[in-house]
Amino acid sequence: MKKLENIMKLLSDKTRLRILMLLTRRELCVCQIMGVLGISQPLVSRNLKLLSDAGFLDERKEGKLVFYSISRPLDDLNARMVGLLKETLKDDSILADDLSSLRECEEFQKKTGKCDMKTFSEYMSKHRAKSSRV
Amino acid sequence: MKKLENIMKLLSDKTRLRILMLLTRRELCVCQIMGVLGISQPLVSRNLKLLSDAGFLDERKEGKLVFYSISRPLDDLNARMVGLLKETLKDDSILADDLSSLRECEEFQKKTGKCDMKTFSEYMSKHRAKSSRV
DNA sequence: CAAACATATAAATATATGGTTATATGAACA
DNA sequence: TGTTCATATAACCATATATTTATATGTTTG
Repeated sequence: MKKLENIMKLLSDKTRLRILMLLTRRELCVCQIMGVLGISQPLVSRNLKLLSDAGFLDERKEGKLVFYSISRPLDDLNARMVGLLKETLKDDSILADDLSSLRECEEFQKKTGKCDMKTFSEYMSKHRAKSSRV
Repeated sequence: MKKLENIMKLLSDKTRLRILMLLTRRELCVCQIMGVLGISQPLVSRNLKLLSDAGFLDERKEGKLVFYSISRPLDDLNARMVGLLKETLKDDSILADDLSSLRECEEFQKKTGKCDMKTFSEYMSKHRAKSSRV
C-alpha cells in the first residue's frame, strides 16, 4: 500500500511527468533536460533522483555528463504506470511543446556539436516552444 | 496534464485508497466507512467529497444516510486507474483487514438491524481487524 | 595542480495537505 | 417545534513538498 502511495505521489508532479515522458523518447543528460524544459539544474537533478530511486530510471556517466534513461526492464507496476501515463498524455499540449523543444535541441546539437549548460540554456530560452515557458 | 496530476495526487493518499477500494465491493454510507476503517467522520466526509469531485463516486441519500458508490460508468481514465489500483492491491494486507472488518460490520448490522454512528463505531473499535488500527 | 564545467546536495522558504476539533446543515421524530 | 442524529463544512495545526539559492563533489583540461 505504502509503495503504491509513493508511486502515485511521485507521479503527481508536473515536472517529474515532463521529465519521465521526455525520457520515453530517448536518453538525455541533465543539461539537455534543463534546456528543453527550461527549468533549473538543481530541480532537474532532484527530480531525476526521485524518479531513479523509485526504479524508473537508469543512469550512465560519460565524462562530466550523466545520461538518464527509462530503466529496462521496468518492474511490472512501473511499466504499467508509464504505459498509462503515455497513453493518457498522448495529446497533451505541454508534452507536445516539450517534444518540439527536444527536436530544436537536437538540431542545435547537430549543428554546433555542443552539449554544455550555458550556451544550450541560452539558445533554448529563445527557441523553446511557447507553453513550456509558463 | 493538470488533470492527470490531480488524479495522481488524489490517489496518493492511504485513506482515499482504502475508501475507494472498499467501495469497489459495494455501496456504503458514511457511518459504515468510518466504522470499518476506524477513522473520524469529518475525515471520511472530506475524502469522499474529494473522490466524488474527481468523478469516482456517486451518492444517494436515504433519509439521514448518504450512500456512496463507485460511479457507473467511470470515465476512461478513472476506470483504468481503479483497475490498476485493484490489481496492484489485490494482496495488500491493510486492504485484507479492511475487508474482514467490512464483513464483521455486515454481520453486526444483520444481527442488530442498526446502522448508527455511535453503537457502530463502538462495536467496530473492538472487533476491527488488527492492522487497520495502526 | 588549478580553473572550468556538469552534476549533486544542502539550506532555506513558501505553499500545500492530512488530520483533528469545533460548528453548521438538514432530516427524522418526539 | 425542538431535540436527536447523520453528514458536511470551517478553522486550525502540524507536517510534507516544490522550488530557489548557495555550496559541494568530481571530472576534464590547461
